[in-house]
Amino acid sequence: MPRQARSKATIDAIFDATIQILLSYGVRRLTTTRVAERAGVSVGTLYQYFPHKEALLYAIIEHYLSQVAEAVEESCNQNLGQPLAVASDALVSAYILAKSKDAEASRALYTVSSDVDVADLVNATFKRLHDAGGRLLRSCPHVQFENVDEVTFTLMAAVTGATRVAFQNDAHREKLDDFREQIMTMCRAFLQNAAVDR
Amino acid sequence: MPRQARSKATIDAIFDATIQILLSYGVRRLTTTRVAERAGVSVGTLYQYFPHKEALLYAIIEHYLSQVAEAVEESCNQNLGQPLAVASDALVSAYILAKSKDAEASRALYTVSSDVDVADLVNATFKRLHDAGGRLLRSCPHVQFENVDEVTFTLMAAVTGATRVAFQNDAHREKLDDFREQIMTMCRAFLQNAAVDR
Amino acid sequence: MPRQARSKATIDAIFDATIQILLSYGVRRLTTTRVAERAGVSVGTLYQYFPHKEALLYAIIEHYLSQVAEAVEESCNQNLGQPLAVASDALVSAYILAKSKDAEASRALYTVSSDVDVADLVNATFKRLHDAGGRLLRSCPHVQFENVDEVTFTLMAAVTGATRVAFQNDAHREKLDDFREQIMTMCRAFLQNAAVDR
Amino acid sequence: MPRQARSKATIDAIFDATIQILLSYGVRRLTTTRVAERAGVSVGTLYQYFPHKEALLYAIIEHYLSQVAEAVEESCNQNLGQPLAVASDALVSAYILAKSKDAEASRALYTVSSDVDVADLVNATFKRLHDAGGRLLRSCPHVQFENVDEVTFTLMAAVTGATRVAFQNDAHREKLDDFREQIMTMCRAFLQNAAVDR
DNA sequence: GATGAATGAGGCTTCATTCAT
DNA sequence: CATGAATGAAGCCTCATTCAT
Repeated sequence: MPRQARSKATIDAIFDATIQILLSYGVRRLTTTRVAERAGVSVGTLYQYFPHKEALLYAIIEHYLSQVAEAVEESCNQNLGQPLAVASDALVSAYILAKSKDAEASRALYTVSSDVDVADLVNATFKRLHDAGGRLLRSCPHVQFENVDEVTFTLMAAVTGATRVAFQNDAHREKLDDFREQIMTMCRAFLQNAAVDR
Repeated sequence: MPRQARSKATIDAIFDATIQILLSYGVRRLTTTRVAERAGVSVGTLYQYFPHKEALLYAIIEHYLSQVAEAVEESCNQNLGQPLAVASDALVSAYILAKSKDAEASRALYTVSSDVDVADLVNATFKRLHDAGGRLLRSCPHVQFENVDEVTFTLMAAVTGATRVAFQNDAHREKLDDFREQIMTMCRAFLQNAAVDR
Repeated sequence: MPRQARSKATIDAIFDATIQILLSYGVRRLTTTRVAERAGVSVGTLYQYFPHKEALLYAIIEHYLSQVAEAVEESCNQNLGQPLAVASDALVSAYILAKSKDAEASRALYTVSSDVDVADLVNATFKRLHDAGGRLLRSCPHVQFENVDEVTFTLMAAVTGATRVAFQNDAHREKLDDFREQIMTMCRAFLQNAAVDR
Repeated sequence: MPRQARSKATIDAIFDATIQILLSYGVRRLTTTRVAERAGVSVGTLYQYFPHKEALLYAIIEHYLSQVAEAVEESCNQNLGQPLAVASDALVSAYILAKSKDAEASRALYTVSSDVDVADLVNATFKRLHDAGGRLLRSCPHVQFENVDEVTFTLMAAVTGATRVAFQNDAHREKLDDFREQIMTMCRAFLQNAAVDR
């Protein structure tokens, strides 16, 4: 097994272990020793890959956030020039799909996000989504928005925020499909309402 | 200074200190000693009011959340029977206003709200909002919704979630008024779209 | 109620409370606050009677130990000149009776005796018993002992030590009467064996 | 130094430190930090071997008590079938010898033994002694006892209780040899008196 | 490189004691 | 005198991090 691949495998194992422990023990009990143990490596090894605990947490959040950002960006790019309704649906859909792909991880990471100092990372990722969404909206034919930035911000805030609520709400964890439909409706309605013909 | 008042003052000081420390140090550095110190009391005193750190966090979150929930409930009750658009605006407005009243505290408490220990409280409060919102929607004349619960959930998730994003987003903290307008628009659009005449 | 009597009543209440708490919570949870509360007085009042917690514990142990010592001394004095067997029985009987009088307190105090610095008190009390016993043995007609001190020491050590074991042994707490008979037999046999005619 | 041996050495050091602190500071001042310090390890290390303070105390008491119990059991087994006097002497002798082997430790541990947390252990050990003694007495030729259990209990209570008193009594610590002789005499006398021919 | 025992700073909590009311 | 809220030293324990093997 080549070095690179082994590294990757170890890091994946560590990430997985982290998520699992987060889910079953909670942030408070997330210790480096426990993570290492669950990942099947020694603490020493863990520290070879991540200089601090915080670095591990940062890395794992970055990993998941960037996956989501990429998915959304890609979807946005592929739907440039589409009619507003289509674009809107694509955007919302891509986001929720990306989050749902590893729903457990998403749930788990929401609980850490306030513990580590990832505000910057979150803000940066949000900006990526915001930018991608803005480009998409601007590309829609026949329509334009009075102040795209505000609209885009609100759109993305609603999608990401509502999704968080849905994931963290015990009662709704099962109804994600319904939720997606609703949010799509909401965004479509919002955008159509905010748009003016051009 | 009569006993009751002194108690109240002490608890307020502790709450304030907690918020401040949350804002300047973060959850990870929120220690009972630090809170007591900042509040100008001894740790012992803190522990006379709250049996453990968790109880303090619970109490403070409960305090702020219930204020918000009350404000929203009241607004909902006062707008029962109003046209959909009015009702929607009242609901959204009440929520964001309540949150903005003590914006710093809101920002601070978002960082604690993902804590396992208060998850139930957060869920319970969300339920209060959900119920109040549901009653309001059901009371609107001339309209009805195919599945009110889904609609209400999505509405509240979007409002609360988006507000969280707005509060936590460094870039947007100043533009809360614009944000409120936008969210109001969004919710109105969503509800009108989801409603069917009756 | 005259001052003296009120004092006495308070101190009694405090002693009782201490014993009860010892019995139901254990030494570790014996706090001055709890004692005061159970005794129906404030901590401040408790501290008016006893300068430290240790003073309280010392006083209560002293109280019970001296009761026992007095009872034994009195019994010894009243049996001076009696035949060995009678004297022996009287001694043993007096000790166990005194301990049994407030069996709960005895049990409770055994658990504190190593916590407070009462070694001197215990030694001193043991000396009182030892002396009283020695005088009694020396007074017995027709017999004498080669080295009375050794004999007396062993006698008293056996009686007091065995009684402690009996009180602390969960299984035997009910059978104290049988135990007393047995110990009486043992002591009689020992003394008769150790005695030489004169 | 192989791992096992180092572990053993560490545990021994911790045990020794505990005994020493017990002797020089008393139970009340026995803190985990102090033990670790005296043992030349860090608190963390102490907690790697013992999950809490209670576990340490339990372990150390268990260690010493089981040594004593084993010694007594062995002596009892080796003297099965011996005449009463021989059996009695062997039993008493074995117990006191075992206690004397590490007299300091014995003295120290008496101060812990009334702790609630180890009460069960003490009772259980007493039962081992009781059982071994009972078997021994039953095996003696030509004699039997009306109720062996009562006799055995009293015998063991007297031996263990009196030994405790002797160890804890400042004045007698030097005269253990005399004490042993006396206790042997006492037990022999008791048993011969309690026995009936068969 | 990998390991995991050892470290010790620092967090939470208790409780003896004081002192203003 | 009595009260009991306030104090803060000190105890227990955890866990991120290091480093000898």
